[in-house]
Amino acid sequence: MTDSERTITRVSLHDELVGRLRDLIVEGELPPGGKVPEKQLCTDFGVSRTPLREALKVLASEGLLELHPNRGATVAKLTLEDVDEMFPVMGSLEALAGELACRNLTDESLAELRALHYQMVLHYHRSELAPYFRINQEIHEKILDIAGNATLSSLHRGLSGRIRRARYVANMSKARWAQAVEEHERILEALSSRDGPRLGDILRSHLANKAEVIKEGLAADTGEKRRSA
Amino acid sequence: MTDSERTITRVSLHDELVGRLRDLIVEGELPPGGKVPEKQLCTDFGVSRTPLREALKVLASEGLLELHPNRGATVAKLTLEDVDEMFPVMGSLEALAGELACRNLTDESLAELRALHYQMVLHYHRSELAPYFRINQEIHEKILDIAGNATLSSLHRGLSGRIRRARYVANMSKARWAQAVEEHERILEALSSRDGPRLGDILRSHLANKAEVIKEGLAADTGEKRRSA
DNA sequence: CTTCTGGATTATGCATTCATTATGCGGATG
DNA sequence: CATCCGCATAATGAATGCATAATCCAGAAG
Repeated sequence: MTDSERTITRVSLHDELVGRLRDLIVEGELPPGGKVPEKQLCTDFGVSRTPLREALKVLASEGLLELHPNRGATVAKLTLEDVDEMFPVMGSLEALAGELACRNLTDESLAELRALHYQMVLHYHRSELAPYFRINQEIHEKILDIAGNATLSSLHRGLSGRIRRARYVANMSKARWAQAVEEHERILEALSSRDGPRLGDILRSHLANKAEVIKEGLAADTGEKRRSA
Repeated sequence: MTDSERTITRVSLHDELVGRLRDLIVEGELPPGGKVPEKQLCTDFGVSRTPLREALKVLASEGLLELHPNRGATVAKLTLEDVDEMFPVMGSLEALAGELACRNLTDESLAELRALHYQMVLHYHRSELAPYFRINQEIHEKILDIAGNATLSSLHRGLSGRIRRARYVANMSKARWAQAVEEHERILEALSSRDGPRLGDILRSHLANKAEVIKEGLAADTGEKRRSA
């Protein structure tokens, strides 16, 4: 009885908890700025406090939580300053990813990206925001994947995770949305022509525009009371 | 982010352990690829296993350790593939830092950088490798600092920490050293003229050359036995 | 003599327990 | 009546104990 099909607990309890808690934070189940109820989560997950606290430490090192000594952990809330800081970095990372992706872009991968792109455009024309976001995320992740740089993907994933929950509140305007789709058209063009530097530039400005959308959403969300589910 | 005045060792024990262990790993006290003796470290630091294991989880999430389920933790060793992955990312991050730094570069900061630079050149002419490395590191960190982007600094610090221990084994050749100093001359030029894009390009290629040095050092270190004491 | 197998030892992973600290409430005092 | 101090309670941080799994060594068999 080896570990072949025993994937219930992926690797370890604490590692599973990290993923579960990250989902809770990203999905907004744990409101930003709110305290993290250690005991409550223990009973919810049916685990002891030790693996949970280990998970909290990891999430804190990722920047999703803030640990206050002897005062528990709180969900790190995304400020406008954070977005201003993170998106230039995201832009640089994605620009690098774009350049790398263009180098080892196969026809198959390009076809997959094209399929994703037009599916996303379809969701745009149908004004289906959630599916649009999902495909959008998939496209960016796929570019990271094609880039084939695990370190790059890891850093990007970390930043993206911190931003993703803010993206849920981002009701972008029609104009912004159209602009984003247009930029994705150019992204696909650059990919098709394997123009790495150009793709990098497009991604960088694309991310900068995304930052504006997020910031507008955050500004609109200021003072808003969060409805928990 | 909110570590403005909270950076003092407030969160004792566990956070202290993270720092201590990080130093042990970076300084090579814990050999790359070697197992992490949990009990030994507990007695060394005079703490229990719980905070130490929490620290191990954090360091693992930072990429300095690898946790094997039920098989303990090992120090992540830097492979050539890792260096190939990390340095393009470092290059992008530093390039961004350079651009940002040029925007808000004061005359004072420039003067400080210039002082550091010439002090480093002095160490170069005296063939003092260790001080040269230290000042070198300081210059790059100062550019990050001037950039004023905490997220960027944090990511860079994480990657730099993983590489730093490999830099100790990097006996670069005279030619490489001269090239590095020459590149730093151009870095100072770009800073003086506040040419952000140019500084970014220089830093990117500078990092690429650094990668070659590290890789040469790693290749020379392959199969080397750790010197006892 | 070498190899395989089985047991023992040790380390790791999680739960329970203990101690310390922060916070809230109540009473006393100005 | 308001404010401040002290106590109690609850929560967090650390330690120890227990169970499980892996590794190492020894003995036996080929």
